[in-house]
Amino acid sequence: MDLLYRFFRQSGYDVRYVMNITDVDDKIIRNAARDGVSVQQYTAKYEQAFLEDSAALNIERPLLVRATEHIPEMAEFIGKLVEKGLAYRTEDGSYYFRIAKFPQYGKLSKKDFAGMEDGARVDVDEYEKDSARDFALWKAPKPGEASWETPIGRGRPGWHIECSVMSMAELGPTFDLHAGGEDLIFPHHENEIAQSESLTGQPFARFWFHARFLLVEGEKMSKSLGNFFTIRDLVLKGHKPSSIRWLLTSVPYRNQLNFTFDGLKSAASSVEKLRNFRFRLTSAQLIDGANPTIAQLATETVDRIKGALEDDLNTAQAQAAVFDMARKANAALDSNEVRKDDVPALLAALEKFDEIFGVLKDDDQSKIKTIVEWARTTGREKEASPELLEIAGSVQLSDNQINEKIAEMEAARKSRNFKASDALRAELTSAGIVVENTKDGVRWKRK
RNA sequence: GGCGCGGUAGCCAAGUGGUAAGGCCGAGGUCUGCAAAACCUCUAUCGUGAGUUCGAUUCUCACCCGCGCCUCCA
Repeated sequence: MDLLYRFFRQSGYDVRYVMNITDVDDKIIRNAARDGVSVQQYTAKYEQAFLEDSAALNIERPLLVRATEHIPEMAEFIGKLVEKGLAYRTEDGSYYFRIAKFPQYGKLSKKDFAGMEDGARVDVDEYEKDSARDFALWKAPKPGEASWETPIGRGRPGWHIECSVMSMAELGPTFDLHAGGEDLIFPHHENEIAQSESLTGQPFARFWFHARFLLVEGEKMSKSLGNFFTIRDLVLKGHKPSSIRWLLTSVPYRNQLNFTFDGLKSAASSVEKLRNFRFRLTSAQLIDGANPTIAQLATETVDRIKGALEDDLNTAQAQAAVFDMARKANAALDSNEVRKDDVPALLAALEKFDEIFGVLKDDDQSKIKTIVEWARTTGREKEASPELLEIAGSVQLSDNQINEKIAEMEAARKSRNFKASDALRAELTSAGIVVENTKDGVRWKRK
């Protein structure tokens, strides 16, 4: 979704990007009670972790809205539904949406409920609902659990109501695009549509964007299988945030991505290749002038990337376009066909690509440091891989110090004192610095 | 059982009615004091069977395998 957002913005749209945070539900209430903290304290911790992981992945921050900050509007919304006869109150003070009043129910998930008998599988009596499919808008308070006092009574919101209320508050009764995971299509989004459209009489979201779930090592991700990882888990294992981001974005959103550790390594190499290319462009010593073939390559690539993303956000093809450019341009650099004036166009094409994919500029170091710091404060430092600690700790060398070392190394190489130069190279390597000797001279980068 | 998605080289993964992008890994080569980077070459009868078609990986049907949803878990 971050890519979609970035792509819309790059295409010239003024995007208002809102993300709902569910900070109250049965599970949260239960767990908060278990931990002896308030709902707010409990959710704040997870929201913080979520935002940190998002930041590590270079995900741009949307406008965040929280369910608990919109309780009065929810009550108002439910009140209106009741007035219109679209919802009803049960004896215990809960409110339910009357699905029978929304004939189009099931249109998003393409489910046909016409032939389904109430009570066939679900116990209708359990919650005094009129129909088994009616869903909760508002739940009556239970002793000792968090609840809010509102005009429709005391209680707490059901799951679906928050999304309708918040999106309408921020975006109006009809908005352009609603995104989410494929698992939310039914019932969550279906219910959002039902309660929203039956109230306003207007379309809720014009388009829906559902991303498929990923597989981890070919299996469904789950805690019980032991293949459930957070971003910080992966980083602690030694994977760069950019590798994770690359892997996640390398498969178009409609397809099921198989997230594997081999894949992460592969992604790291891919990113590295593009970073090397960018580095080479910025440091190459070139002859003045321009080569129309190269200029055309840059233009073609920009067009291909745009075309791929416009085609249902085909990220795989956009990436292929950039690799094609890198390969051709690298070959041209090898054969001295690139001129000085060609470089800006090539860099601009890369830049445009990276505005969407967001993996090239950052060297991951600051993000890794943040996570290592976090691990230190939470006692998880021992989980960190040695390479990681090295990266996190490798900032002691300043650019000047590095340049001095390299100058020394070059002097040693000139006098063919290879033992000395190798020692210096090893020293820099262990500090996370890679030194390359090219025909254009020496250059270095942080690994 | 119902609805939906997918099975493409060692791995990941696009795509098209006219014999298949890209990446990773591997092998060989060029360059190089070493290393790194880069480039070149090599590796796929597109799950199985049948049908439609001049021609199918691409359309249809059947089958096998994997995945998701069908539950007040968000």
